Amino acid sequence: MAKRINKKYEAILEAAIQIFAKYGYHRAQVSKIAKEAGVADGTIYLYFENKEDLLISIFREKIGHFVQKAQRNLKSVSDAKQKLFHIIALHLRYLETNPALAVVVQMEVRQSDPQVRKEIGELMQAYLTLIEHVMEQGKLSGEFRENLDTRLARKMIFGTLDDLVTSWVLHQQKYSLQALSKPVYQMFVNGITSEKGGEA
Amino acid sequence: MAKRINKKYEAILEAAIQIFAKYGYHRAQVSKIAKEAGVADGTIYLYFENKEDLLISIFREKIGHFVQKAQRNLKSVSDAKQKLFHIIALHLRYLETNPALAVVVQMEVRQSDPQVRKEIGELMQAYLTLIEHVMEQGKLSGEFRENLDTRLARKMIFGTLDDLVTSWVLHQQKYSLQALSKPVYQMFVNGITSEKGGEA
DNA sequence: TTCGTTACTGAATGGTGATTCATTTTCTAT
DNA sequence: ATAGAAAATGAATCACCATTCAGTAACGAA
Repeated sequence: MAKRINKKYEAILEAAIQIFAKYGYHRAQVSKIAKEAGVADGTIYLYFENKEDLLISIFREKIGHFVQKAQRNLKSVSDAKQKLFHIIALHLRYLETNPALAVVVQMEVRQSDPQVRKEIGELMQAYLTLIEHVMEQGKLSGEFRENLDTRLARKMIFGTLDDLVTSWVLHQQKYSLQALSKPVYQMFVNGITSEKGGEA
Repeated sequence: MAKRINKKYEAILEAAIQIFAKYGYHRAQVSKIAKEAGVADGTIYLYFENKEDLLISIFREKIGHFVQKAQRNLKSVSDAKQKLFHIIALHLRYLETNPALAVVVQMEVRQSDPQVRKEIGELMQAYLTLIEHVMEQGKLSGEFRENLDTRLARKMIFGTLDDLVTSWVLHQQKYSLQALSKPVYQMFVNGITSEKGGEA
C-alpha cells in the first residue's frame, strides 16, 4: 500500500515489465513477477495495491519519465518543425531502447478494463498535449497551414507512431525503429503527393 | 464444433460482439454471452470451439465482410487519390455504423495470446495489402511521390484511422467519425505545411 | 405413433491464480 | 544486548468461470 520509492519497489516494477511483456497481462502470474524480482509473492502487496496497480504504475513511472525527458529536450529547439522531428525521434528511440516496455505499452493497455484504461488515458494526456502545443506553435509561426486542425494532426502523429511501434513489436524488433524518424517526419510535413496541389 | 451457418450461430456471434464490447474479452463471461443470445451456456460450444474461437470468428466474419465491401467499392473508382479517399471514408463509416464492433476491433485486437494475435493479424493482412496496392498505383500513375515508401504510408494511414476510431470509442462516440474523412484525406495528401517546401 | 437422430440444456466440475495473514526475519534505537 | 517495530515471507484460502456431459426436448422419416 505504502508506495515507498526504494530498491524493492523498483525491482518489482522492472520485473513486472519483463513478465507482462513476455506473457501478457492476463497470463502473467503475480508469483512469476515475484520470482523474477526475487521477493515473496506477498511482498508485492506491500508496495502495490494489486496486480492492476502494477500495470498502472508502469505507465505512471515510465510515461511520466518520458514526457519530462521530452519537455526538457524540446526546450533547446525553437522552431515547430524541428520540435516535431524531435518528438518523433525521441518517441521511437525511447521505445526501441526499452523493448519490454514497448511491448507492455503497445499491447497491454488496450485489453485492460475501462477503469484502468481511463487512468492510463489520463497519464497519456500530458504527452498528447505536448504534441498539440507544437502543432499550435507551428500554426502561429506560419510553419504549418493556418487551417490545420491541431487535434487531428496530433491524432495522426500519435496514431502513426503507435502503429509503427506495434508493427515493430509484432515483427519481433527485427529492424531499426529510429531509422524511420526522418521519412515519417517528411511524410507529415509534405504529404504523399508528388507535385504540389491535392484538390479537395 | 461444426460451424453451421444459421440463426443460432449468428445470434451467438452478435451477442459476443455486444458483450465483448461492454466488458472486454477477459471480463466477458461465456454465460453472459449465452444469456444475451438467448441460449444455454453449453450451446455456444456446439457452434464454437471455445471462447477464443468466438473472438477470432468475429474478426473472420466482420473483417472479411468489410474487405470484400471495400474491394467491390473501389472497382468503380480509377485514380489512386480517389481510392484513398474512399478507403478512409469507408473505414470510418463502417465502424461508426457498428459501434460495438468498433470497440471490439480497436480494443481486443491486441490480445496477449500470440496464437490469437497471429490469426487476427492474418485476417487483417488482406486489408493492409489493399491499402498498399493503392499507394503503389498512385506512385506508378505519378499521383504520389515516386520515392514514397508505400509500406510506411500504409502504416501511417492505418495508424491514423486506428487512433481516430479508438479516440472516438473512448469518448463514447459523441461526435461524427465520418465527418473526419475529408480533413484526414487532405492531411495525407498535402501534409501539414503551409507553403511548399519542408526541408530534409 | 414410434424410433432414431440431432439439437439443446444448465448444473456440476476442476483448474487457476490473486490475495491474505499468521509467522519469521531484519532493522533500529537505546 | 535487547525490545519493539517494520518488513518480508509463502502456504493456504477461496472466488471465479470456462468447459463438460448426462439428461431432455425437438425433429423427421417410416
